[in-house]
Amino acid sequence: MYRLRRRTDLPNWSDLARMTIARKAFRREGEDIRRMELVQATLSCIAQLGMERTTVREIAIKAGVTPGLIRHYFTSKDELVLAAYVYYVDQLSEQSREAVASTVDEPILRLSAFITANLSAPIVDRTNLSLWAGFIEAIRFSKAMAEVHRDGYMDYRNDAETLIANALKAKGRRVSKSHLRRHGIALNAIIDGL
Amino acid sequence: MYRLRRRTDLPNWSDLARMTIARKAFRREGEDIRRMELVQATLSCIAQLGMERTTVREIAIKAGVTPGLIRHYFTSKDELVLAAYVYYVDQLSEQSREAVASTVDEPILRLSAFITANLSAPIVDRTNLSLWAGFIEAIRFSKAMAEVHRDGYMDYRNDAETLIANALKAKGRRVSKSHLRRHGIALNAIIDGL
DNA sequence: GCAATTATTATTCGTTTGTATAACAATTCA
DNA sequence: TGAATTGTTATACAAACGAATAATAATTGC
Repeated sequence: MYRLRRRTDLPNWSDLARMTIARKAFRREGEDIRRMELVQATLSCIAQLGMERTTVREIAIKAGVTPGLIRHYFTSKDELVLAAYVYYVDQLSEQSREAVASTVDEPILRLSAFITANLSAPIVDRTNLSLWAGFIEAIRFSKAMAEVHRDGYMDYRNDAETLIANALKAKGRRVSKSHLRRHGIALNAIIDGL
Repeated sequence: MYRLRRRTDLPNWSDLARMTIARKAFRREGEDIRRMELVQATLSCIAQLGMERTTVREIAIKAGVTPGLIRHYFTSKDELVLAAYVYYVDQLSEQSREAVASTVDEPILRLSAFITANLSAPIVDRTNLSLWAGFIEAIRFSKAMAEVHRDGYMDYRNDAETLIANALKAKGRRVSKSHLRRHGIALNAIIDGL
């Protein structure tokens, strides 16, 4: 609780000048922690409410802070949404690579693990599908987001191509680079479709 | 041009009371035509600007009318967007069926025509992809739009299943209903992915 | 333990949004 | 031809939005 002090805030009735008004309690966090909290609150909002209803105020509520704080860490809402998208893409590719890395070192099993991981939880679940739906339109209208998307897609395809190449090699088959590229694109298309 | 008359609008200076202000010229259209114009302007906006920036005012500009008119034909913006989505879905399925119907009556060629049509223009082009991206999130938050989407998807899958069944029959192969259903779903997934 | 710094809350601002209402004008019908 | 109807424009409005600024309090460094 704190006492009203500012002159401009004083109501006309002098009695009210003594009124106390609750001020939000808060904890002070390190910069990295706060930024991460805000990013995750943003993702949570987009997944739950959709991009259109993801407002600065809503994100602040979800993060347990006041809207003004967001501007202290991000110069605009667009920048926050971009940071959230970067985090989302990184998380997906990290999970995909983890799934492969935690599989025994055998080319075909690894390719299989890659495909399975990209078709099941946690990569494909309600939340991530909602996020995908929320972001997909924004990518069209933001150069920065389109770039992040493109980079993520290329990394993804490269991973797929490497795994396919190793699997084919293990089977004793040789394959040209252009074939590999086509296989990578096809695999991605099928996984995306499902 | 018309003369200012309303008292509340009169500026303080009496001279201005004689000022003439341009009033937008307009043509009177039949109800069906206007509704269609508004629906198409809405689709045009969503494709060009995305769902988020598709405002009542922007739609009105695109349709060459004033925002108020929209409320004369649709009780809310949501209703207009829903009508636009219905039109969009109908158009897609109509084009798909046309492509099949205009092919010689041979089961395998027809299935082939169906697949080709759903992977190339005019069903798959920039505009329709943009519309798809714009609508996909709205479907999650509108019961009515989700229903339209579900119905459209079921019609689409039924068409696919019928074509697949005929193609298999022509090859002299029998197939169970559940297999057919699975084939229909798989075909849809692959087409969507590509 | 006090002054400076800055993370955080509180408040304000100008704009845009969807919608409601009022004014106007083209058409219809007697 | 003129009064009623209604399609259309013009205006108004309250709420919500992103952003900016002001006030406050926790932390830091001396």
